[in-house]
Amino acid sequence: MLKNLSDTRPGTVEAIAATLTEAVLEHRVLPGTKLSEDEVGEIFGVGRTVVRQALRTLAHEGLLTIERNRGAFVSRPTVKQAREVFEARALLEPRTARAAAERATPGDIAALEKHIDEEHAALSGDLAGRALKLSGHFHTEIARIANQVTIEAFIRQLVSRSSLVIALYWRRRNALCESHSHHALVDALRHHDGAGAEELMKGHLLDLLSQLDLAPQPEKTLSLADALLR
Amino acid sequence: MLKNLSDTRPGTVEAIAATLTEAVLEHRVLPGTKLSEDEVGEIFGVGRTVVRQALRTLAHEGLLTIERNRGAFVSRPTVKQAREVFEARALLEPRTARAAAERATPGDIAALEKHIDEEHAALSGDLAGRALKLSGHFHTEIARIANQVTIEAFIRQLVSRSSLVIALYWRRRNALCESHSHHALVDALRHHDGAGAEELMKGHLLDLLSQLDLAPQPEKTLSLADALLR
DNA sequence: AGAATATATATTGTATACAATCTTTGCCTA
DNA sequence: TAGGCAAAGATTGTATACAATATATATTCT
Repeated sequence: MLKNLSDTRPGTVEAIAATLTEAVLEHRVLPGTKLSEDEVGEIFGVGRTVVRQALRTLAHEGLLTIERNRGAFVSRPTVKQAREVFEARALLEPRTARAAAERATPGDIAALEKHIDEEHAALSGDLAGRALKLSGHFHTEIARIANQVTIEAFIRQLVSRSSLVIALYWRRRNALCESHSHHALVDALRHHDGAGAEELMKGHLLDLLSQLDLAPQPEKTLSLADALLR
Repeated sequence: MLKNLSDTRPGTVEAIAATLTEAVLEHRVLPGTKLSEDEVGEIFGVGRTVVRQALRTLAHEGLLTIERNRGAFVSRPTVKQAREVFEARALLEPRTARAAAERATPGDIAALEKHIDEEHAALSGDLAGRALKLSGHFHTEIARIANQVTIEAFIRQLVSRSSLVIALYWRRRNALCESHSHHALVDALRHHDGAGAEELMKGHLLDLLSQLDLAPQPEKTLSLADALLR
């Protein structure tokens, strides 16, 4: 169904798309940033043809928005889109966590714990962006454990978009403290507690959502004048 | 988030992708078929550059599989992928139907009934492929009514892949008789019966699944010798 | 004859040239 | 000086030429 992704040699569309994705997920490139074809092509040492394909790939994931004759920009999800992302996650992830709990092997648990450790290390090293990316990877990893490739792809997309949402709507200045929820989830998986995992995931997603500032519509057309005179 | 899809002028990537998608959804092009770039380009009167982008779009939706240096083929979902499609739909669609029931306006109901009529007309006219496409459209329409653009995109993808699954694993020769389920669903929506709609959708999806022949793994590596000596 | 190899053909992968479109800048006019 | 207009510049859209790879055909050797 999906394309053969085994080809990750440098210079390929897939490799460039992956590198760009990582940069967006780690907030090294922020929403609204323009990705010019020439610029990206020069960086990776390839022509515009292959850059174009990579940009379209990211656009399809929702990370970029391509405007005809204007170029590709890192997406700026609206409040509605932000809500939808978490509503979709609420439908997919709790049940997937349950399935994962029923199938998790000791190797799976070890992998998850390694993820948490790396996340913690990144936070200690003040690499909030990297920590955020790893924290997202934790969620797709659960789908992988549940042996659901299709759902995993959807969750990957939603997690990616969540990263954009966090970049735009994160409330506090301090980093997300997700390690506690993630630890509890790993425990539930370890004990094959499907119902518990489902509930924990549900709560975890609500928790995340509650830390976003999605309440008042941030006036899409907030002109400079309005901002100054208010 | 998504790209500006308003540009559907003929000759654009979007228009070509849409036409190809329709052909696959209506089973006019069957799984396994190769879509050569030159061939498609000649048909639409465009160069390979734009065809290539369209093919990659379809590949991302799961409708095509692109093999490096070999070309694009209409995907042939495995039994596992087929199951996953319906498992994902089971997570997304029932709850979405509930939300749709709570929001449905008289206009929405009318639109759904129009869909059902067209589907019935297509069946009468022996256009099973067209009926199948319309029947899929019914499902995405419900997501639209639920006012969930993100989930709608996922469901659209899953419905598309379902069409491939049906092409490969459909059991009977007679057409799918979905109009009854769809009619019942519309009734639930009309009366804002969220719980009912959720249950009906759940049952409808199970019904569909039960009409597929996914039981024995079709031995991916079934050699000719094995087949003859068994 | 049959298998392995070599050649030829066809198809995809990539860069680039040219066209179309948008953006910016400078100029002119009221 | 503000507004509009026009030209210049920059960026994306598309086709095409050439390179790389895969497939099909022909050939040779045992």
